[in-house]
Amino acid sequence: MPAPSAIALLQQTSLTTLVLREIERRILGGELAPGAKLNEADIAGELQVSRGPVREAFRALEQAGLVRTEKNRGVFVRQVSIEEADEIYEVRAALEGMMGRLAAQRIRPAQLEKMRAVVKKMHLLGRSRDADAYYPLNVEFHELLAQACGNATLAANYRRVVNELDLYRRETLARGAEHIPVSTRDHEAIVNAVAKGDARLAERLLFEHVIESRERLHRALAGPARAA
Amino acid sequence: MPAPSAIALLQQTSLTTLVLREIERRILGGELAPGAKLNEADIAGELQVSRGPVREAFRALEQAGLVRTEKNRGVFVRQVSIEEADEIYEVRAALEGMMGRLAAQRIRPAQLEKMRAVVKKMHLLGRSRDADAYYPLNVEFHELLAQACGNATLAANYRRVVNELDLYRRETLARGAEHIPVSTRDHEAIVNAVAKGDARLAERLLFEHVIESRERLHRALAGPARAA
DNA sequence: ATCCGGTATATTGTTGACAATATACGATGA
DNA sequence: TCATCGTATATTGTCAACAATATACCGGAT
Repeated sequence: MPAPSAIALLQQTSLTTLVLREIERRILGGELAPGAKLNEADIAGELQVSRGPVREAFRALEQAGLVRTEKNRGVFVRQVSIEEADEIYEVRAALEGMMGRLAAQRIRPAQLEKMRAVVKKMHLLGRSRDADAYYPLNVEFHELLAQACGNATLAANYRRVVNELDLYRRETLARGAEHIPVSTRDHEAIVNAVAKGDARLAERLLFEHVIESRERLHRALAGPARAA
Repeated sequence: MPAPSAIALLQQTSLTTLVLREIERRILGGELAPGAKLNEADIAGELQVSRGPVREAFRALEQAGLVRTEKNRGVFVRQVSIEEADEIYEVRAALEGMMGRLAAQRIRPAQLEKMRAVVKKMHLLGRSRDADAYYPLNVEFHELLAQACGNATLAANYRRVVNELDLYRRETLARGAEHIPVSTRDHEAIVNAVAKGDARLAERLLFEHVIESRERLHRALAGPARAA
């Protein structure tokens, strides 16, 4: 007898959802680079489904901002221009500022502990400038904040926006630009503000944190290419 | 020879898009009430297309937050609970605060004029408390702000969120709750802040304006039903 | 009368085939 | 050699049929 969760899975999961999750995974995992073409028949064959579910998944991914569709030409992994990235950063700043404001009011002790643990790990990385090790910690930090804000809708909006920015990040990396880890001080200050319950401060710090991220990216692009 | 715009339309418009727009129109126009079931075959027959494009449109509408899908049971116009509405209002407050901040820095004279004209029309309605006449003006006011902020991504996010709130509004109206027009003073203060280029003030006013909207709605629901 | 089980029907999920469009290739001419 | 046109191929857009699931109905038993 299958576990109850398996039953629920079968009741709720359609092939479309499965295909959707798989393509999403490939895009966010970097398996599919921005600009890459998604061939209906290929994907259908690979996942052993017909083209119908694949096409339905495409429409969902399009709304999610992960792919772009050109009629009679196909769908492509979305390429985020620097101008779009700038706009998205402003949206993210607004959302994440709000997340900070709410988290300061609503965060639970266990969640606060997790955030502190992540900041501590960042500390341990020290000045090594190891961007590859730093990046996932940074993602986790902000994800914890999303959970702590106590607003699932806000968190969902945040995640979508971050995914779009990830597409941009991936492209700039592909073009050879280095991404500099944020100073750990930023995150410490944010955690402290949230811990104190200082909503206004947490909001301001996160807002500025995001805007600074944008400017760091600009400088990285304007500067020299990656020092191989 | 057809106009160039007609060519572009045919090149870009698929049946899926057409169906998508039509269903969207019916939902936002109130033709399809929250909770209503969308029958694939019926819609396909009505629009003279097969079920394929209809299903694709459904997936897009789902991501847009306008419908909910239950596997093997169908898709329904989304019903936004009061708890969800509260969450969405917080997202809207963050986005619209940002819109105000940016509009104060970037609005163009012609856009400012349009906003002033709308506020003037609101004034003319006076204390008539005619919610039906007031509502579209209110929508236009905020839409103009979305255009004036100079960030198309932010504006698009705002519109999606507002659409979701519209579903909630429609349901409460259906349940007999009255919606009270916002004081025109709010909008005047906002326009003045934007006109002055006072980004901080515009942001704060809009943020509070949205949060107050939420609380007005709460009071309206807690209070007596519509005086028929 | 009500509850239970089984069957019939309606609706969704999925598939494969056909039509339309765009792309790639090669032939033809200057 | 290069450009251009036409054809062949690949790919997407659309459709109709089939399978699977859920719902509604009805008969029988308690």
